[in-house]
Amino acid sequence: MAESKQKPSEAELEILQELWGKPGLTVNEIHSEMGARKQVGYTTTLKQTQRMLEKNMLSRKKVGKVYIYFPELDEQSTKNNIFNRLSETLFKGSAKEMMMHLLGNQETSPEDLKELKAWIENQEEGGVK
Amino acid sequence: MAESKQKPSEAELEILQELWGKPGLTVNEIHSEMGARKQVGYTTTLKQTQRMLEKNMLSRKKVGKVYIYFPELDEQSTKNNIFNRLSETLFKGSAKEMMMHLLGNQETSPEDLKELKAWIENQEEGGVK
DNA sequence: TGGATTATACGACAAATGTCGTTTAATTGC
DNA sequence: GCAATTAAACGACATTTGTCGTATAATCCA
Repeated sequence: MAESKQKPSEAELEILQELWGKPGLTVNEIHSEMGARKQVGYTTTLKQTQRMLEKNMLSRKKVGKVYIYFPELDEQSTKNNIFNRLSETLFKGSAKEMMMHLLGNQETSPEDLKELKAWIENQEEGGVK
Repeated sequence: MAESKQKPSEAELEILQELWGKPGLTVNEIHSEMGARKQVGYTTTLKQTQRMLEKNMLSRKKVGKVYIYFPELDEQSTKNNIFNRLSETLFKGSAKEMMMHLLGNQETSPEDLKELKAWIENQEEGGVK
């Protein structure tokens, strides 16, 4: 699993997203699954997976007559990289400030806040160190 | 202030970041301020501001012999857009999940967690909604 | 007053991105 | 066997990005 400095583009992330959720999909499946949200031609998705293969963001295995794909980028670190870069660019590197922004955002409902608080509390007690 | 669907690129965000912090900088100042983190030629920064001007991401005013620039994209909504898109792409649209990821991230120190919890609590009581 | 300095304006480029259409190779049901 | 369907491979393009170098215009100063 490559942990490189690779910076997947938006379209690439969508594909990775599918594969992280269900490793071993065919291009067709990836395309369909995304179809709901993303609406592009099949060859477009195919081309993307092809490029990602070259960049080693994906790997594939031939099963019967088709190829099934696997993500070669680690989900956690990839996401972390993205947020780190973002916090760097938009919040002078302060993860906390970024968080505050997120929390103040309308997308976070009161229920979510409650759950998050619970999560933090849980984290604190269980938090060994 | 345009609130459009514009999606500033990374380099553009860096410039916006400077101008959100201090509206009315000259290209030279923007360039110097960024210089610390970003290391590119002056004309590169100049070109970026020029393009951003065309895209109406910035506006400028002539003061004496030089131009000073102002951000034309709202800071809050621009950041929100970015996160919304990200949560959409990487967390099936769940802001909460995105948050959890962030919180579980090594970038968030125990102190930050404590502060965040306090912030949430404060939010809850005052949260008239 | 003419050269040095400064702020801009322009135009170029290579690489990366997002999208497809067209071909070719297999596979499969009649 | 052969036409229809499915998967893959390629090659093209228009844009967008990130980076500069060069050319101009406006100032300043020795």
